[in-house]
Amino acid sequence: MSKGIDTREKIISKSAELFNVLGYHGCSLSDIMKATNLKKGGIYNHFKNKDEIALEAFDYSFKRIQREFRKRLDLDKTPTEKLNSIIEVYAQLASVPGMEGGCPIFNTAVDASNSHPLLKQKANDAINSLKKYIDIKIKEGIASGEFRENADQTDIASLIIMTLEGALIMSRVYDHCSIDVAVKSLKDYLKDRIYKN
Amino acid sequence: MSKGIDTREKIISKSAELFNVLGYHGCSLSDIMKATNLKKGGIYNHFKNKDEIALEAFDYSFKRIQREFRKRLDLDKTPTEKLNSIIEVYAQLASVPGMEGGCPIFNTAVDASNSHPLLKQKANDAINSLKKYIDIKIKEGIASGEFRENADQTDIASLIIMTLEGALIMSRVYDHCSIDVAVKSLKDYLKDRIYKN
DNA sequence: TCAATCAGAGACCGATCGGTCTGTTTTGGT
DNA sequence: ACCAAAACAGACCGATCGGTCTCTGATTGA
Repeated sequence: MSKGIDTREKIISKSAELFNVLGYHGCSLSDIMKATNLKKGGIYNHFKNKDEIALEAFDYSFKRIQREFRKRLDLDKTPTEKLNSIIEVYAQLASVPGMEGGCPIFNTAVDASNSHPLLKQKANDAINSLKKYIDIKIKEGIASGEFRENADQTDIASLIIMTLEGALIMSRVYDHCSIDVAVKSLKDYLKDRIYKN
Repeated sequence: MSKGIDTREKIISKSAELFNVLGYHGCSLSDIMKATNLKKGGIYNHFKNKDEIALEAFDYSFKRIQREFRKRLDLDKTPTEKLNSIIEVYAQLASVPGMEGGCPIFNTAVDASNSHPLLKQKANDAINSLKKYIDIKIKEGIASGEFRENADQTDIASLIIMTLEGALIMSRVYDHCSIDVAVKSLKDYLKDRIYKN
């Protein structure tokens, strides 16, 4: 009974990796077959089509991202530490095993937004979820008195996401250490505009 | 003699549009055939393969971007105005006719960086060129005494690029006005750290 | 105007795509 | 140890992929 579950999970995790590197259209079933050491029958015994694999692979990847954030932020005590950790986890996303292609959310946004409405919707939801997650941390900081009550506080989460995502994609092709620039800039931004002291 | 040239340019411009929306792997020759109202023979009379089309389409798109910048910045007089224009042209890239997919450079970076070394190289070069372009404007501002001489001035160009690119991609799937957030943040950044008064 | 050249249509090609189905092997509960 | 059920292999399918080639119709310079 458990053999099938293991195989299914292997297909999802390996596919998630492939989709993130090659893109939805760039990753074929034979790519997945090679990566999983399975033949067609072994794959389609668990999934009804490629779409289903891609959708589940996205969910898998997004859950991994969420786990990375939670794992790190659970060690933090203050909102300041948590906000700092968000930036650093983000910055090292591409170093997480199996996420070599960068952030699956934005990769999916580019790759499938105009050809795959379900994936686009999932990417949208994921960004929204991430934004709310960061928003909550900021609100906690305000409630605890650590952060200033700023007018544009609703934009901070968006800014963090887009800056780091931009940097992650830039580093896919550009040799220089874009991520460090993004991290430094965001930390300065928070220091100047969010933290009280 | 000129008929062929017109056709060739039509193939490139239409393909550039398609590649930018669908991605390299998501755009097939039959897509190009439909968009150009040509059959295979009409296409392959001008190009030896799909790769050649994609490479020329990238060059075409990048030149369009450069033209957008120059067109706007030629109207400006001071470095402050120019830096401001860079941000605004960037922010409205996806509104330029034929660039509905967002910035071709970063789209290409995501789409082809792991499967198409030549396109990856072109994307790298384009980012570098863009960065140098912005660097020059900053240096001009410093020379003219308008900008402060900051230690991290080399990172400003990178920051502008990655922030706006991140916002552009985010707006591909995310409903909210990400671009405005990026623009506002960058303008604040420049006001705080670059402009003298 | 007419021939030489160029542009384009479209049949054709092998490879590969995603997907189905049947038959064989493996597995796990009894 | 046995057997039903689950897991998997792999042949097979039509569609489409990128690409070639031949032949015709259009263009153009002399």
